[in-house]
Amino acid sequence: NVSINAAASRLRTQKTHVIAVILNLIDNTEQSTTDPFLLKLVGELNQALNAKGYELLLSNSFMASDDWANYFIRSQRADGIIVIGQGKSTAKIDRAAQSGIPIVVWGDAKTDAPYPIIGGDNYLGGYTATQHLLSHGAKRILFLGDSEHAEMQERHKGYSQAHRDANVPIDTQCTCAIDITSKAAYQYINERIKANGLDFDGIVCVSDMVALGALKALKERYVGIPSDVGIVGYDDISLAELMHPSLTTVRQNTQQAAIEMVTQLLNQFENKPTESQVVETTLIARRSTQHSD
Amino acid sequence: NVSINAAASRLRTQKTHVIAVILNLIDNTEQSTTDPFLLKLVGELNQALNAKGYELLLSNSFMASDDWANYFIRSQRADGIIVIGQGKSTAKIDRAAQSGIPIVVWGDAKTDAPYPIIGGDNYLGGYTATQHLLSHGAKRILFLGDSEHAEMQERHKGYSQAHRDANVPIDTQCTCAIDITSKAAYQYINERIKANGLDFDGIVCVSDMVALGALKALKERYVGIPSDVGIVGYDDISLAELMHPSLTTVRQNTQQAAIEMVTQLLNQFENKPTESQVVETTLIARRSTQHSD
DNA sequence: AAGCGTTTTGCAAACGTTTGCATTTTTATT
DNA sequence: AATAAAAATGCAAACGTTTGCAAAACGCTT
Repeated sequence: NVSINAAASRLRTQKTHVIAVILNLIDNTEQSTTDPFLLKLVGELNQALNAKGYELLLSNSFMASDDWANYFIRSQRADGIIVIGQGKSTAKIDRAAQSGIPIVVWGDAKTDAPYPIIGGDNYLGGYTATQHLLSHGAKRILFLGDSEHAEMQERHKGYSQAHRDANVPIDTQCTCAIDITSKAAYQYINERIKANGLDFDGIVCVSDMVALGALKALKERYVGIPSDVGIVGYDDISLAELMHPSLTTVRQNTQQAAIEMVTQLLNQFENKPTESQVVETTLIARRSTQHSD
Repeated sequence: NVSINAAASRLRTQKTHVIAVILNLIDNTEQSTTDPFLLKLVGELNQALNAKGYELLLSNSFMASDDWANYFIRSQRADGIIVIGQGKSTAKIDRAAQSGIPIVVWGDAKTDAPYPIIGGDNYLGGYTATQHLLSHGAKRILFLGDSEHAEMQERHKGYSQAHRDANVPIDTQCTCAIDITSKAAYQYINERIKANGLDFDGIVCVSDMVALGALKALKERYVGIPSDVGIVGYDDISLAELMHPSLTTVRQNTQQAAIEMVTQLLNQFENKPTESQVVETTLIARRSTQHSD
C-alpha cells in the first residue's frame, strides 16, 4: 500500500539509488574481507551514503566478475561504484572508468587517473611515522609492507625523505616486502631476528595489523618496546589503543574520506567536475614509541 | 548489449536476488558498525550469499526506519532479510516476521520464535569458559557483559552452572552489567579495582572487545595475566591471538553460521520448513588463562 | 459573465524484461 | 510420404512506476 515498488521505480526513472562498494582485495593475499580497516571504511561509507539517500550494495567482486561497468551500471544494479583499494593493478578500475561510469576509488590520491581518488596523505604519513621514530633515537628502522601498492610506495618515499632530513643512512636491507597481514609480519620478524639478531631499533608498518603481528613476534622474544624497538602502525583501528603497549599509529580520517567519496561520486551524476582528495592524516603518538611522560 | 537490466528483470520476475543484511545495533550503545565480530559475520554472509547467486544489501536500519517488511520486501528492494543481533528487544524483528516475510536472525537459537535463529551455543560457551578458569584455580570470576540480551543470559546461565558443578560459590557482585564495548570494560575494571582492590581472579567476557578493554586496564595496573587474573573472551576475532598474552576465547563457527543462515533463508522462498540452528562453539585456550606448557 | 491564467485531475505511454501462447519449423516415427 | 512429436521462433501482455500532455476545474480580473 504505502510502500512503492523499487524495481518499477528504478526501471522507470533509470535511477537505483544504490551504490556498489567493491572490496578490491589483493589477489593472492589473505588480506580478506575481514580486514578491520577496510570494514571500518565500509561502515563509514554506509553512513555517508544513507545520509544522501543511497543504499550500499556490498560486493567482493566475485559476482561482478571483471566487467564492473556492465555488471553494476549497465545492468542497472547500481548508479555508481566505490572501489576500496587500488590493488596491485588498476586494470579493472581503469576499464570500468573508461566506459564512462560514475566511479570513485580509495587509494593514493597522487596517482594520476581519469577518476577521483580519495586517500590519506601517504607520503606525509610515512614521513611523520619515520621522523617520529628517528626523533626518539632510532637509527635503523624497518619499513614493513608491500611496496607494489601505490599507497605503500608513497609511504616509503616519506620514509626515505625523513631519513635524509635527519642525516640517517638508509639501508635497503631495512625495506621488507611482505604480505600485509599480521601473520606474514609475525613470521618475517621472527625469521629475521633468528637470522640476523636484533638488527633494527624501529619499525614503520604499513598497517596496524602488520604492526600487531610484528609486536607479537617481538614480545615473544622479550624485546623491549619501545626501549629496544619502537613501532608505529597505520590506520588507527580500534585495537591500536588497546594494545599493550598502546600502538603509535597514523590515523586517516575515514569519516571525512567516506563523505568526500560520496560527494565526488554524486558530483559525477550531475556531470560536475571531480578531483582527487587527500584526507586528514595525523600521527597518534602512543606508548609503542615513547615512555610515559 | 550482453548485460540485462536488473530493474526490469526484477519487476517482471518479482525476484531481486538481493538479501538485506541488517546490523541490529544496540540502540544507546557505541557498539557500532565497526564491531569486528559483526563485520566478520557480514563478510562471511557476503560469501555465502554470493555462492548462491545473491547479493548483499548492507543496512544499518537507518533508512529502513522501523518497518523492515515494507521497506525491504514489499517495496521489492530485497527478497529476504538477515538480521544480525537480537538487540535488547525483538519488537522490530517480530513485527517483520509477523508480516510473513522471509527472515533469519543471528542470535540465541534457544529463543522461541516464529523465525529461525542461528547462533552459537551460548550456554555451552559460557559454561566452558567458566569451567576452564575454574579448573585453572580461579575462585572469584567476574562475568562482564550486558545481561539484557538473550545471548548473554544464556552465557550467564552456563557461568552459573559451571560454578555449581565445581562447588564454587557465586557472588552476585561478580556479575557486572556493562555496555559491550572495550571502553566500558576498561572503565569498569579500573573503577572496580580502585574501589575494591583486586577482588577477583578471573573474568569471563561477553566479547573479545570487552576482554581487550579489561586486559588493558589490568595491565596498566600491573596485574599479572594469567598469574593473578585469568581472562577469557568471546568471538575469537583475529586480534585475539595477537594480543599479549594471547587471548583465550570462545570461537563460534561464523562460516558455518553464514551458510546455515543463507540456507534457512532460501528454504523460506520455497516454503520449506525452517528451524533454529546452533553452530559449533569451541573454547580456544591461549595464554591469557594458562602458562606455557 | 466572459476571458485569461493557474492549478488539479486523469490518461496513456514508456522503462526492459519475462512468460505464456500460438505459430512455424525441424526432427523422428510408422 | 504422411503424421505425430519436439523444438524453435515470434508476439503480445504484464510487472508497477513515472511523466508528459490533455482536459477539466478553479480563481481572479475587467
